[in-house]
Amino acid sequence: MPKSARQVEVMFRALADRTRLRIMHMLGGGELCVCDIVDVLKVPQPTASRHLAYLRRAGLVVCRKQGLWCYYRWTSPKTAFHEKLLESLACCCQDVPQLSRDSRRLPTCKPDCCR
Amino acid sequence: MPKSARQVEVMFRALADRTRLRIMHMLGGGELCVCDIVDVLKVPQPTASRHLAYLRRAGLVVCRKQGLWCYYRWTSPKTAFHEKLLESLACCCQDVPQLSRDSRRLPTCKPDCCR
DNA sequence: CCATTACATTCGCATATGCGAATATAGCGT
DNA sequence: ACGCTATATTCGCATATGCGAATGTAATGG
Repeated sequence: MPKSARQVEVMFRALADRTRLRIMHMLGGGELCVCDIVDVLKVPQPTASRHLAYLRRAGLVVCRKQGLWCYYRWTSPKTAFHEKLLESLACCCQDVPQLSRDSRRLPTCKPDCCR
Repeated sequence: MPKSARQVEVMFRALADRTRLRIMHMLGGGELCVCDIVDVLKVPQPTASRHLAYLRRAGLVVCRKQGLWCYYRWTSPKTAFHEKLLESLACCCQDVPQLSRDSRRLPTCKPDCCR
């Protein structure tokens, strides 16, 4: 079975957790460093790092080290599936109020965020 | 937290399993009875029923009893998220060859299925 | 070199999940 | 009533997963 086949399952599984869903939704507005994520989620830093590692292994995010900080952002999708998945993420905040609240606490939050 | 919030996680989790992903993809072509699903997946009937129950609880499928048979089909989406999720499902067969193979074994398979 | 800051990983434990096997239910035909 | 077929549920077990706590690493500044 091809690697991309496993990838579909892994991506769905990665989004099947509240904390990771929140992180992914936050990153929809642009890249963020781990400490921003920790501040908004109000979870222990190791917890955030663990979930970020999970998302990294799933191929959903990449990170860019700059000095002491590590900036995470969405991986740019290479498959139609990945692209649709990100689109579905953008709709989530209509159903999960917590996601909109997270976004509004972000420095990168724009007025049109979450409609 | 609203019921719909939980629903997002539950739907992602429901698709994070190979067997359930295969069932959902098969149902994309129209309703099927459990025995059709068992035949194509080549898994024990209780396994198929268990995963169908999981998909039912997640709100992704509904069933219609007709005599001895039980026909399953996609729940018609009531949220934008649900709709996008189904669209992402339709793309999966490009990445997971097994999904296309499943579809071709179906009585409901159309020539344009999976492109 | 040492302290601090930002982040990552490991460990132990509780819970969730998937599976095979066995059993139960439910609707037909005779 | 009886048996057959289609489907559902339960049980026991192995594995996966999430979490908090502790520890490790890496880059920067003094």
